[in-house]
Amino acid sequence: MAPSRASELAPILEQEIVTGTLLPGSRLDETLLAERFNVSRTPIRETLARLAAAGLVEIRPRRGAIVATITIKDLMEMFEVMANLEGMCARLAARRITPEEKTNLASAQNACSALVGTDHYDEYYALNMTLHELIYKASHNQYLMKQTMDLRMRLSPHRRLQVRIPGRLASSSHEHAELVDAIISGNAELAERLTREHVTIQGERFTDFLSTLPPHYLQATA
Amino acid sequence: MAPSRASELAPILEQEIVTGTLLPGSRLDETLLAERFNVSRTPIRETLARLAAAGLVEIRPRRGAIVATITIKDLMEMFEVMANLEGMCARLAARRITPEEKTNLASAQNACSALVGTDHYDEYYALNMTLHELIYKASHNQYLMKQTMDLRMRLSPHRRLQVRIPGRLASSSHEHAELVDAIISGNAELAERLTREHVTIQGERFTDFLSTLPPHYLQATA
DNA sequence: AAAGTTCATATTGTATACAAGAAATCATTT
DNA sequence: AAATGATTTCTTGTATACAATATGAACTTT
Repeated sequence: MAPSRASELAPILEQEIVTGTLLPGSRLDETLLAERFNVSRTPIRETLARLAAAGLVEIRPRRGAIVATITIKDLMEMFEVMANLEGMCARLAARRITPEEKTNLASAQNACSALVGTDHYDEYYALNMTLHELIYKASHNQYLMKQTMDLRMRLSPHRRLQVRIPGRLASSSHEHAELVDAIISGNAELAERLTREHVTIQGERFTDFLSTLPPHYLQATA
Repeated sequence: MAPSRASELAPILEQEIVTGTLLPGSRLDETLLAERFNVSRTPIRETLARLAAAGLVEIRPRRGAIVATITIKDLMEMFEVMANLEGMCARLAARRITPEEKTNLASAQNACSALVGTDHYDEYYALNMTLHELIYKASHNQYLMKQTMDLRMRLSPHRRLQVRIPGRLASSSHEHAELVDAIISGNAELAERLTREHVTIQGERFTDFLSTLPPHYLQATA
């Protein structure tokens, strides 16, 4: 296809937002971006509109665009949905996974667990991502896969808020092992339950509590 | 806020796509749209970009925009996710619904069942929608609610394809009654399971559904 | 000196002009 | 007459110019 400049720019900005190079709340000046990419403001505006629709950018009428900010409440809600989507992936994967996919999943799991006890956190994170994506794929529902990965992307700018709990890596790996077993053995209900528990932060009860709080308790995160 | 023309136009086109005034595959000529709304092509392009990001419009590089077409595979996958999202709404609603919301839900259910046996199909459809939205709201997860309603909107251009099976209205109403009971009595697991079964198109209904599809749904994935 | 108002500046939103690529038409050839 | 190729026309993609609104600074007023 003939790639327009706007469609080339979107992934670049998206990446910078997702990786945290551009922090939530940063102003996205159209003129500056236009100069930086050596294009006019027109494709920049199209790009920003796309990112806004994806939820990564916030466009305030007549007041310019900023990297999307989020409240704690939003974040909790999105994690809750994330747990459910990943749970659905796991459940469907348990029922639909092919023999070849089983092999790939098992080896990804082995590679992951081999890193437990080491200090290769970044590598573990990457492998962890691969493992999860293999599960998404094994659901054999491309729409579901896309939605799940989109939400993951949208959450990623805020992941640094997550606490690094000591020993979390080891227990996470153990949970993965259980989950992979459940999927490979075709236990759909168990796979779903394990995933929900695995992804959910501090238990759903905490979200229950938050959801009952008046809005003004939870203002925007810087 | 000071509404830009583009942000005014998006809902209009969205509505026409959702209601089927603009059918899937229809070309969306920028110049024609610009003349129709008495604006230049610039805001039209922004509008189309937004709708494309929402999945309602398909922009083919250098070849213009059309109302999004969908394959049967896409449709099945989206319905599968829809069943899961609504199931999640029901589960959370069962745990978080307030007394006031219980009252509203019960009366909506009564209004709905009162129409069974009559020929007020459109009215039933509207009330049915209200009932479902009340459940979404009772989940007390606004992000989930938005995602669910977005997907519903995206599916709606294709909803008229659904079969009008004789007696379906009555059995649908019975399922609603069970579901509402489950939510009001706080049975989260049951509410989720009932909803999944309610939304999922399965068995003979699915075959009926397939048989009504126009040929263009059967094309290979674009 | 502080607060409010007014004016200047900068940035967004829209229109128009121009460039590049795709589709359609017409002519030419077999 | 059919098919292929070139030319023309139309549509999209980008740039630039202009209009409208918000932000910030300076000045006046109390």
